Amino acid sequence: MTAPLTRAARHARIVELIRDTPIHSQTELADLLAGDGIQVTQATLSRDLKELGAVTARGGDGRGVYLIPEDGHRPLRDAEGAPARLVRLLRELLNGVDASGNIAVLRTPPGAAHYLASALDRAGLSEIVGTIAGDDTILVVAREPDGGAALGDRLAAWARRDENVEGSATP
Amino acid sequence: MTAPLTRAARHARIVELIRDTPIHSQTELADLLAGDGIQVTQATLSRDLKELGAVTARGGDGRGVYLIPEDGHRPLRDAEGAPARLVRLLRELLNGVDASGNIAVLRTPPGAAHYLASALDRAGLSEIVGTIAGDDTILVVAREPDGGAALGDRLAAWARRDENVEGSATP
DNA sequence: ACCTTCTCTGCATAGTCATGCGGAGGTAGG
DNA sequence: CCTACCTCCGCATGACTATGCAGAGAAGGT
Repeated sequence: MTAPLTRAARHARIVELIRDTPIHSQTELADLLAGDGIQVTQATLSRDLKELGAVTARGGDGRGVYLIPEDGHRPLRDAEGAPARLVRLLRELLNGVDASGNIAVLRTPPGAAHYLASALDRAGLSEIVGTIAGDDTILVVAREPDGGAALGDRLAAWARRDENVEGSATP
Repeated sequence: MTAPLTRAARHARIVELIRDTPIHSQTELADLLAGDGIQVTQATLSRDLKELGAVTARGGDGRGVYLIPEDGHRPLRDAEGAPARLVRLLRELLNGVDASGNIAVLRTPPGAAHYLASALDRAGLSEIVGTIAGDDTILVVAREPDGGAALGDRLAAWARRDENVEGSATP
């Protein structure tokens, strides 16, 4: 970190501002930050907002409003499941994979965790005992005591390829 | 409605596509629709997405992904309340007001209802017994049996002016 | 101390989205 | 039938956002 204090402080301030004030553009946000003595360009804010997982809601006033998802907010809900669809979703929403013991930890864009977790549940994979989704993190419980890493790898592999859609649940 | 069938069908198809496939741009969506025999321009899709209340999530893959909030999804949660903040939020998020009996019905941009409702709850207005928020609609229960309209008018007035921040709860 | 490597940021620009304007088509009233 | 009015849409353009590139500064290894 080049500017440990500045950067963290800026992010905190951005979150605060977005919560307290409806922000419509990154330029507007830059102006507000400048009022706090924090001088950054729009390009940096674009990166900051991506990192913070800001969401743009299209409102009635015309322009979008930035919002920051916080805890268990899923902007989407599932309807029906299909393994092909799961692969598509994995390819787009799976940001990272880690594992420990029988747990695979999946990272998603903020707010998309429930969405992906729901797709995982409905895919009916026998290796998956269950899932718990936060905002941008999914804990996937594998059936085998040591199966977290393997499961994570498998999902990551699906996320990489655009074929190889196995029928659901082949133990 | 000039094209009652076409337009409604297009909207339905758009929602379907956004749920099943991660869409990154309106142009991409236009291509997919074209595959279904629906030919529209990006401009029309911009209007459609606004109307459908689509939300853009900034993900890890770089570009944003369109999502459509469905039922009780609030992209934000409240932290602390201040009446000045309530007024700001009303100004930006209050799309419309209606009333019936002791109920005031507020309309917000899709997905913002819980956000605004939470702010209303925390504002501690004595006239408000409670709120129930859906996706883009808030039912505010007024204390008086006939107070819905008055409450709605008051909130609408706050949404229009940028001052007049009364201290919380002045019965 | 120097070099390597990493993260972070600004600049400039490509990519994407929103919107004023005008036209097409439909409906209601005269 | 004709006119007035409405909604919807495409076109063109302005507004906004994302990103490749390069430079600055810090951390760690030799």
